[in-house]
Amino acid sequence: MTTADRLSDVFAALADPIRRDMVATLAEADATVTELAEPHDVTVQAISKHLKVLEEAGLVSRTRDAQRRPAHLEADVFGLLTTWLERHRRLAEERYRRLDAVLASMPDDPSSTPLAERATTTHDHPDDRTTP
Amino acid sequence: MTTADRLSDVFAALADPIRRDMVATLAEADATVTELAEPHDVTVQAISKHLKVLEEAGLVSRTRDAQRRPAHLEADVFGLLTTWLERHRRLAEERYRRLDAVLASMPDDPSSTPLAERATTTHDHPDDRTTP
DNA sequence: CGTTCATTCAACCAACTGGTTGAACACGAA
DNA sequence: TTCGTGTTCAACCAGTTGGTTGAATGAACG
Repeated sequence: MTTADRLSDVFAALADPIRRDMVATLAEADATVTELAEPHDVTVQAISKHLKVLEEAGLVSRTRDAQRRPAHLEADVFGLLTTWLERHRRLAEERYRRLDAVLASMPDDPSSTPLAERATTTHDHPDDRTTP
Repeated sequence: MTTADRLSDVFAALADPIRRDMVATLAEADATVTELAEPHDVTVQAISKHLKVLEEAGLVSRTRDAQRRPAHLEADVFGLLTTWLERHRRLAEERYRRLDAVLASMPDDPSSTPLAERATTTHDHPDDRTTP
């Protein structure tokens, strides 16, 4: 699976409030399906499905303890998110700095569009790679 | 709208590879719908819809320039994500440290379950608040 | 004016999601 | 073996999503 696909799965998994709540709970301690279900007024089966989504996104792993199957938060995946986030936050910041510079070095030239200036520039930006 | 809802919208918006790509492009420069559509082989209407999703998630704002409506990346929202991410990464780390401590101060006591130890502890954790 | 370009609206469709109920499976205990 | 508990599988349903085509709107330009 490509990094883009994994990112999609992780973001999608965290787009649901119940699932985010489950992650929050698991950040404090491993927990079973029934334990995770208790605070939410949906059936245990629904929680089981949610857990499967988290599992397939790589956010959670399962162990076995007799008939119980405790879930464990796989915190590594947060790194993936942080990387993506950092990259784009950084880009946006650089963009601001660049724009400020342009504005500063431009007294009043009417031939330059104020916003959306040269949008067709050098953006050959494939995105979603495992950091080049 | 509550913080949880906003988080859901942002995560959902970023769960789509095309939309992530659009964000990547916008991180470098503002761009119009047609410009954003060019690299992807879907119709301009589809991109317009994607842009609306990003807009409603607060990730993008629109300006007007004659018949064009350039999109601008609203980088502030990244802060919301970073906050959530940091909080849970931090929790997970603390959990590891705590667990290590427990394991260290426990020579070999058979009455303690190895993993999933006391899952029914103090987790009154409402989650998704605007940082208390 | 009519044309052309950029964008959006509207209706439609297939696929996916989040939920349900009911049945099945997997263990440990009696 | 039977019973109870925890978990999952299967089928189903309503609502959402991501895409399409076709028509409508908005603004510059001849």
